[in-house]
Amino acid sequence: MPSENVELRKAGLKVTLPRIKILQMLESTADTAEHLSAEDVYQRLRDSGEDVGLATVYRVLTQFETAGLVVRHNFETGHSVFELSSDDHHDHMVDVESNEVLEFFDEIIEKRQHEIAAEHGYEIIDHYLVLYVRKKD
Amino acid sequence: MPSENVELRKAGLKVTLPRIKILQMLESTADTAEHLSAEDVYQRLRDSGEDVGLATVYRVLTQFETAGLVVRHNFETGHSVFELSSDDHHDHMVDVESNEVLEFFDEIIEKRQHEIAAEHGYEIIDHYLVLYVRKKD
DNA sequence: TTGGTTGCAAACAATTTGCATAAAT
DNA sequence: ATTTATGCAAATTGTTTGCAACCAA
Repeated sequence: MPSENVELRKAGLKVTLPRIKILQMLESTADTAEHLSAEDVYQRLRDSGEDVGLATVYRVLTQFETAGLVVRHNFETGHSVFELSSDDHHDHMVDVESNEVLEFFDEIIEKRQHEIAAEHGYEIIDHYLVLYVRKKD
Repeated sequence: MPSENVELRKAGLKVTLPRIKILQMLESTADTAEHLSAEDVYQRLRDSGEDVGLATVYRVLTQFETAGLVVRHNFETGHSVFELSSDDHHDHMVDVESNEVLEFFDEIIEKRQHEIAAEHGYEIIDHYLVLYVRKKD
């Protein structure tokens, strides 16, 4: 039995074709750091012959988010994008011209964040860093 | 003549009542780290007896953004929030228990961000960093 | 006067929801 | 058989636009 099914069961969701397909779609882009919108997922599924509704894609992605399976980002693009949640943390760089999303991780920044919080008597629970960038000419 | 009028003139915008009121509204919240949505601005203006349209608020805020008077953020919730642009940049630290917002600025992080972008062939247009924190005990 | 500006209503885009049908357990 | 999920269409939310009336220069 494919591992997707286990993930779904653990999340308390019935194992249905749309959910499996959507999960696979996200997994297939996990390595390329490609961030898909609901519309993207919908189009790609239809292109590969699946008969799903856009509403279902939205519903399922939201359920996945609630279950902690995916993370939803609301970058400055006007629509949400989704990525499979992974345990290794990273930040994002958004190319405002192409809407491409790159991931990065920087020790120095991570360390400074903790130092800054500590200086104010706080500890960091979570953080969110996005760089909006443009190709240098 | 109030200074708002000069700002508007410089931006090539006629000095009208809605524009003055909206600008004042933003100025009144400039010291607190409060970010207002278009709807917020609209409601507050109506509450203080002004007869403006929501569409006007959107239009004026967009004009202010184009003129560089305000900055529009599209984070978290899916609706935009606006703040007067100030020349001194800062990031935010949110106390998740009290919901308090602190502002901070860190040279080291700023510098690293530019280096990271440059390493990938990009230049930074904007960035967004929020630390979610809790009081250390 | 006259061209920019407004408020309203209608148009839009992204996302959500109601409901009758269909599929999973 | 029962419960949950689906697809569709209609509803909602946040935002933009067309237009006739209006106001600052």
